[in-house]
Amino acid sequence: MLTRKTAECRKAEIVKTALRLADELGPDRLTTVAVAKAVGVTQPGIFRHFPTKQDLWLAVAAQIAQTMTDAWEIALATETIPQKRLTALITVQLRQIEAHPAIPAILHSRELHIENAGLRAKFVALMTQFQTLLVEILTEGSARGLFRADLAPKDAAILLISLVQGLAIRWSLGQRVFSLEEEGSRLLACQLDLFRPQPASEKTT
Amino acid sequence: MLTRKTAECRKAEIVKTALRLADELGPDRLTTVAVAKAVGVTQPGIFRHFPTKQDLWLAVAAQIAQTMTDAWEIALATETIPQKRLTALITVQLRQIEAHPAIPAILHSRELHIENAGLRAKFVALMTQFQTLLVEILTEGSARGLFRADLAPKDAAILLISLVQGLAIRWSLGQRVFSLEEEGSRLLACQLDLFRPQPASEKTT
DNA sequence: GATACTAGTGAGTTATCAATCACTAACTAG
DNA sequence: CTAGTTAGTGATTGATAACTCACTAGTATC
Repeated sequence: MLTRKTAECRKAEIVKTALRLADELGPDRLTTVAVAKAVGVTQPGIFRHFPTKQDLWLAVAAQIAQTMTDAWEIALATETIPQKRLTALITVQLRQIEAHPAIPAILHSRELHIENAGLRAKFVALMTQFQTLLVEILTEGSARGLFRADLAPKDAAILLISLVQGLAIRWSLGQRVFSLEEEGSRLLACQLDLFRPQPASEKTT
Repeated sequence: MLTRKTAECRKAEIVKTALRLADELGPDRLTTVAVAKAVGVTQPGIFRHFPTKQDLWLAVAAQIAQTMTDAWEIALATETIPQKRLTALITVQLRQIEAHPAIPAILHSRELHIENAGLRAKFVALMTQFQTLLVEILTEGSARGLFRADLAPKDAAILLISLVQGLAIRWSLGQRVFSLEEEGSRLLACQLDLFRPQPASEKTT
């Protein structure tokens, strides 16, 4: 019973399945056999659409990047107040990780670190882009006096990104017993609270 | 030319080498062949000392746990002021990661997540232990009025741990171009500064 | 309804993995 | 000096990895 699909459709299906299986099997143990079986195609069928496994990984990264940047754009278009923009962006990331839990593991995979320089480059670019967005918002917030004057936007951005990544580790190590988005929102509120300007009665030298 | 060593000595050598190679090759691509070659023994020689590869991993985890808890103890014995104790503990972690960069990757490995429940348990226990230490110090500091009253020690501890883990990702993704300890200390100072009580001129409702 | 195109297959290759086993040779206690 | 113990080896095994290639069968067009 042969169900033949267009290359484009099948490609997307393979990428989606690979991303799912990367979580279930671990990025470095993801095999073409596993992907093929899950998709419902023979193993060589994968290689019709992706010349090598590395190319499949690049396609996975491209898909992640697309989904994320789209979600960022929507978040930024929706919110205008700096604090809310930050919250919206971080929430997007938490949801992305919850939907595709393989992402943090991919960041630590050998595939990315040793075998596939292109994959690493894509994720570095993505993270840099995200950090830039945060810094911009924080800078604007600082200018408006919404954050403590002594808070360097760049450092604050790193603290926020770390919050997401640190939480993701706790989440996966603890076998995902809590809601990433809920716990993340709570901690984010906590951190943003620390960013708020002090009541300012006296200026410190 | 046969260099025969005592089992104890060889075991330690294998564990040490495995931890180093786990970084170079990635935890999930660490092979017994690679370990054996690096140690200078034949591949089956590994299995004389560790019945399975999983047992080797457990020994690696035990070694990490031992090194860490020892370093924590020294740090706590050295410092008495809460802020300094926190700094000392975090610095220990940064140094550990710098010395054994495989650690963050192991936390995301399939070996830990799927194949070796014992390994996971060991790391969960280790992280819990560290978190408890931080919470204790933060609680004491709060009681002494060294930290903002509205700062929950448990949340603060998570923020600090996240700082380390988030930084570790940036460090390895960026191919380790900056000093983890330096950058970490800077950010930690930044975060601890946010923890400081506000000048307190007026109480917020 | 013949032709060109291409998604997908089946059988295979080469390489590498963890683990086993019969065996050897270095150390150690009597 | 001898006998028991044990660290380490060489050869091998069964599983599984990515990838190739000659081929088949759907699909769309003229």
